[in-house]
Amino acid sequence: MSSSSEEDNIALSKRSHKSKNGSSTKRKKLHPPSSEDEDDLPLSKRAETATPSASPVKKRKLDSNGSSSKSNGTSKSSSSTKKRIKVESNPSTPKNSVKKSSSSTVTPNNVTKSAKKEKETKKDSKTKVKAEEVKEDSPSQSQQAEDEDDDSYKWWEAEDLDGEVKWDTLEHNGVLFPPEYEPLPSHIKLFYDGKPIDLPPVVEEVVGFYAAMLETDHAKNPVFQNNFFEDLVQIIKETKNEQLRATIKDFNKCDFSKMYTYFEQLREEKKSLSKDEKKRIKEEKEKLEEPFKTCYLNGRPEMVGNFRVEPPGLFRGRGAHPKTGKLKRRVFPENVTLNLGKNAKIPEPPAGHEWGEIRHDNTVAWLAMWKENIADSLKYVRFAASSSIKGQSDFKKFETARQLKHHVESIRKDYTKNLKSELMQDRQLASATYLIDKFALRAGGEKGDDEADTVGCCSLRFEHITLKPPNIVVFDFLGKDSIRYYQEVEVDKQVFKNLRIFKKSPKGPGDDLFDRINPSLLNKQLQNYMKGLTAKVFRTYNASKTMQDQLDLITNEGTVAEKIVKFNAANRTVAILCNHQRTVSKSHGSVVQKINDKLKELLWQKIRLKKMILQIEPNLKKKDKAYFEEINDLIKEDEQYIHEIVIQRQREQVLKKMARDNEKLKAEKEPLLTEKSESIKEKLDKIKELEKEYKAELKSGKPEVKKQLTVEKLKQQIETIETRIVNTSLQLKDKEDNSEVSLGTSKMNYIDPRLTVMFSKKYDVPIEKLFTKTLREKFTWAIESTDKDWRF
DNA sequence: TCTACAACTTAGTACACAAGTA
DNA sequence: TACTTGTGTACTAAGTTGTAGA
Repeated sequence: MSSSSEEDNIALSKRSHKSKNGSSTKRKKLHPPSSEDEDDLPLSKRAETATPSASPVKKRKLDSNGSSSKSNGTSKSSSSTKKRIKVESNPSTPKNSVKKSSSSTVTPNNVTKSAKKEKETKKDSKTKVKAEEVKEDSPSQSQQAEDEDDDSYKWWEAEDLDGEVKWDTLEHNGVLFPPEYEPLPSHIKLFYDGKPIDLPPVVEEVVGFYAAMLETDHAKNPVFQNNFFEDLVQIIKETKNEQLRATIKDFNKCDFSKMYTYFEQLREEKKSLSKDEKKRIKEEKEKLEEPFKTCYLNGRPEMVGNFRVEPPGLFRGRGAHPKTGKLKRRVFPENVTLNLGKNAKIPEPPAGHEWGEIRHDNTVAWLAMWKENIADSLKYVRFAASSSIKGQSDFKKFETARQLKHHVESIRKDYTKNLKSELMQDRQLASATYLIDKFALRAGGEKGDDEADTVGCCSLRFEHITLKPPNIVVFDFLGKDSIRYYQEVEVDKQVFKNLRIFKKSPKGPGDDLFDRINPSLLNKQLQNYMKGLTAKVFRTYNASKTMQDQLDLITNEGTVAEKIVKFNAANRTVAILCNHQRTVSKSHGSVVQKINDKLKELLWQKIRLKKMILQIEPNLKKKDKAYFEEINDLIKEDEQYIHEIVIQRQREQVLKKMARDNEKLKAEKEPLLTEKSESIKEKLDKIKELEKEYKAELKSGKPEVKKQLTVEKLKQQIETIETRIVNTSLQLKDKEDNSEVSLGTSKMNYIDPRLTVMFSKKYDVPIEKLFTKTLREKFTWAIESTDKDWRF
C-alpha cells in the first residue's frame, strides 16, 4: 500500500510512536502553548445586577473584558483557602476569607431583550467582594418564607447573582442517613459447606447484600463475586473473629439461598400489604424526610435533590468494571462535610455522632459531601433540578450552545483547513473536532486501569475504527456507561486520509488514534472561538439544532396524538444522534410476539367478515374486486394457528377467573370450584363448541353467518377492525423503533426546553403531553418565558 | 507540564406507581 | 376488580471540565 507524499511527510516527521509503557490507556501527550481567550460572548447578554449584595463581579469564565480566562487572585478557592471548620468539642467559626466575585446575570427575559441588540456590549463592573462583606444576617426561615410572595421565586424575571459566588445565605437541615442494620431472624442463616453459620451483624449485613441480589446478572458475574468475597473476607477480618475467619474461605462453599428466600418473602409481604397499611408507611416516611427536603437559599425555600445519604451495598459498576461487587461502606456523620451559610444554624448530627466538617463555601452549589470508598471520589448532596440555581445553570448551558451558531461556520471552515495542516497536532485537533461536530462524540478523557475500558473521541484507539476506502469509517467502541457505539459512516475524504495516517504503523491495537491531543487541548483551542465553548457544547448545539430542524418539518395538521407522534420522532432523531440507548426489556420479545399475534388475529377477523359478506351477496366479489382481494391472504396453517390462540386465550381466561374465585372461596372456607363444577363446565363446553365450529370452518373455508347479520353491519365491523389494525401496527412500529432508543436523556439534557415549549404553543399541544411533571418543574423558566415563535 | 482532584452534568437502571385491559 | 403493561422518578454511576499544585 502506498501513501501520498503528504502522508509520508507527516507520518515520518510528526507521527508519534507507541506509548512508552506499551499500555493502551496511559500515554504522554504533547500540549501546545496556551492561547489567550477572546471574548466572543456578546456582553449585551449579561445584565447588570441590581442590588449591592447581588452585584459582585465574576473574575473567571465569561469574563466581560475579553481578558484571559486563566484564574488570578480571585480564582476558585482551593481547599486551603476555602472556609472550613473542623467540628471539635467546641466548634468555633474563624473568619477565614473567601474570595467572592460575581457578575451580573443572564436571564431568559433579559436575554430576549438583549438578543435584539445582539451587538451591543456592556462592561461588567469588577468589584471584588469579600465573603465577610456578604450579608449573612439571614432572617429565620419561616420569617423569610412568609415575606415571600405567594408565587415561588422566578429567577428568570429577576436580576440575579452569577459567577463565582453562588449564594449569600444557605440554611438546611443536613442529610438523612439510612436506617441502621437490623439483624435477620435467628433462623435465617448463611450456609457454609452445608452448615449454618452464625454471623456478627456487620458481616451478616454484607452477606445479605449479596444474597438479596442472588438472581441478578450482577451476582452471576465472576468479577462481582470475586470483589464481593474479597471485601467480605476483609470485613470478617475486621471483626477479629478468628474462628469465622478460619471458616469462610471459599465463595463456592457459601449457600445464600436461605437468605435469598427470606428477602423474597419480605418483598412479597410488602407487596401484599393493604392499601391503608401502605399509605401509613408512606406517610411515616414522608414525615421523616420532610425536614431534609427543603433548604433556604438566600432566604428563599428551594428543594434539595438527593438529601438521602447513599446506603451501604455492593457497587454495581456498569460494563466490565474491575471494581464491580466491591463493598460500598456505610457513611457516618463523621464522614460528612456540611456546607452552610456562615450564620446558619448547624443541624444536629444523629445522636452520638459529630459531623466530619462544616464549611461555609459560597462558591459551590452543594449542601453536603462525603468521600466514597470505591473510587475515592466525592459524592455531593445538591439542589433539586427544579431549584433556581440549577435552572440558571441549565439556562446558561443552552445559551452557550445557542451562541455556537454564530461561530460554528468559522470553526468548521478552520478545521476543514487544518485537516491538511503540516503539524500533526493541528491535524489531529481538526480531525477530532470534525468527529465531535459531525457525530456528536464525547470528548473522551483518559481513564484509569481501575475503571471500565470505555472511550470517547480523544481516547479512541487503533482498534476502534475500521477504514473502508474510499471514505467509509466504521466506529465500534464502548462509550459512556459501556454503551456500544457502532456506526458505519461516510466522512470527508481528508478526514479519511488523516485517520489512515493516525493508524499507520508502528501503531497497532492498543495505541491511541489521537496521540498528540487530549480534551484539555481541544477545549483550549475551542475557547479561542468562543468563551465557554468546549467539546460538550457541540453535543448540546447539534442536538438542539437537529431538533429545531426536525420540528420545522412538522406541519400543523392532525390531532394532538398525531402531533405528539411527530414530536417524538424528532426527539428520536436527536436520541439516535447522541447514541442514547436503553436495554431492551426482558419481556420485549414476548410483547412484540403478542402484538404480532394480535395483528394476525385482526387480519383473520377482517377476512372472516369479508367471507361472510360474500356468503350473503356472492356477486359483490366481482363488483368490488379490490375490497375482496385479501380474502385468500391467510394460509390454512396461519388460520389454524390463530384458532388455537383464540381458543387457548378463552380457556385461560375461564381458568384464571376460577383460580381467583377459589382464592375467595378458600378464605371464606367454602368448597372450591373445579373444571367439573357446573358453572365452569358450561363455559368450557362453549369453548369446545367454538373449537368445533372453527374446525369446520377451516375445512369448508366458509364461516357461519348469523341470521341477524347484514352486509352493512359487517362492513361497519370491518371498518372498526381496520382502525384497530392501523393502531396496532403503529404500536408495533413504535415498540420496535423505541425498544433500544432512550428519548428521555436528550429531552432532559440536550434539547433546549424552549423548543419543546415553542412546539407546544405553536402546535396547540398541551405541555403536559410533552414534559412530565418533573420536567415541567425543571424547565419552568422555559415554559414561562418562551413564545410560539422562539427559535434555537 | 502533568496529575490529581473538585465540582459539576449526563446517563442508564431499578422500582414504584399509574394507566390500560380483560 | 385483578392483572398486565407502561411511565415516571429516584438513584447513583460515569462522564466532562477547570484548577491547584507538585
